[in-house]
Amino acid sequence: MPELPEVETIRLRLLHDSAESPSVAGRAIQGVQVLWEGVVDRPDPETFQQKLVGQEIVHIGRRGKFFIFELSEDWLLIHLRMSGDLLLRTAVDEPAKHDRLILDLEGGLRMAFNDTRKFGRVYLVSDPQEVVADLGPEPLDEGFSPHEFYAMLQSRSRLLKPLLLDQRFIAGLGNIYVNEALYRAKLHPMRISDSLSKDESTRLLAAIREALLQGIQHKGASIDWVYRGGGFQDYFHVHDRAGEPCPTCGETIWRILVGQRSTFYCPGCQRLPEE
DNA sequence: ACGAGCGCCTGTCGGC
DNA sequence: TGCCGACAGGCGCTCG
Repeated sequence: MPELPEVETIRLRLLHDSAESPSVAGRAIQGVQVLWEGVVDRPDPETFQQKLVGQEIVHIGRRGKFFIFELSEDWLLIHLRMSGDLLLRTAVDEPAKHDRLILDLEGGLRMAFNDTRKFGRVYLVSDPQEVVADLGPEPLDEGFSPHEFYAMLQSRSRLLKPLLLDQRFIAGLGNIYVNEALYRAKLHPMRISDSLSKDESTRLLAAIREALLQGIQHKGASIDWVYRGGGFQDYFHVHDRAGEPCPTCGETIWRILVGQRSTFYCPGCQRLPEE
């Protein structure tokens, strides 16, 4: 489940303390099962397992689409990529299909990294910057200003859609939220970044934040055959809605390919300026 | 500094 | 019914 709102939703769920779903924070890791070795990016799977056992989960943070588990000694970073999920189970459960990593925690709780497509990775490091140093700004960071965003857009000459998907430019956006943000900003996905006016740039940042916050509010999106509880898909304006009428102007929503990714937009609301 | 093409995986869906 | 291609919330690589 991979974009910022989905990662944030899972993070809050793992930290939230309730009767049916107790928090993982403050619990020691008592056992580690690497069910598919490819899931461990670093160090090697044996060292990963040995170093992890005995450490306590102090807190879970987030940077872009990465979970950042603060442990008593090291840092565990997790990226879900396309199909990953972090699930809480009880320790007596049998591993489920596509479970790649299982952490058995103090108190009979178990956290499973389930990932159908095997794209997801975990990293055990002494400094999170080893993994996330190149990420762009956090879009929801209040210190990230429209002025700064405008300067960033001006400094590049790229199509908006692939630029916003580039995690080194801005962190946390994926295909759904870029499609939704560009629609809300009324900007064509193939606009060139340094052609945006200051107003358009300010509108775009506001639209990015609006889409992300709506996503978080609805506990993420559940598209796909894997239902994960979120409801943002019911509030998509253009994503996955090719052929349907635009909620604003009634024109038919189009699907095109930009940078090899499905791109949904309204040809009425999101116009390219005349040549 | 760009975008295009492709690989990594498993699964679903629609067309024939 | 089966087969086959397109496609899926991501990202890293090479190439021109």
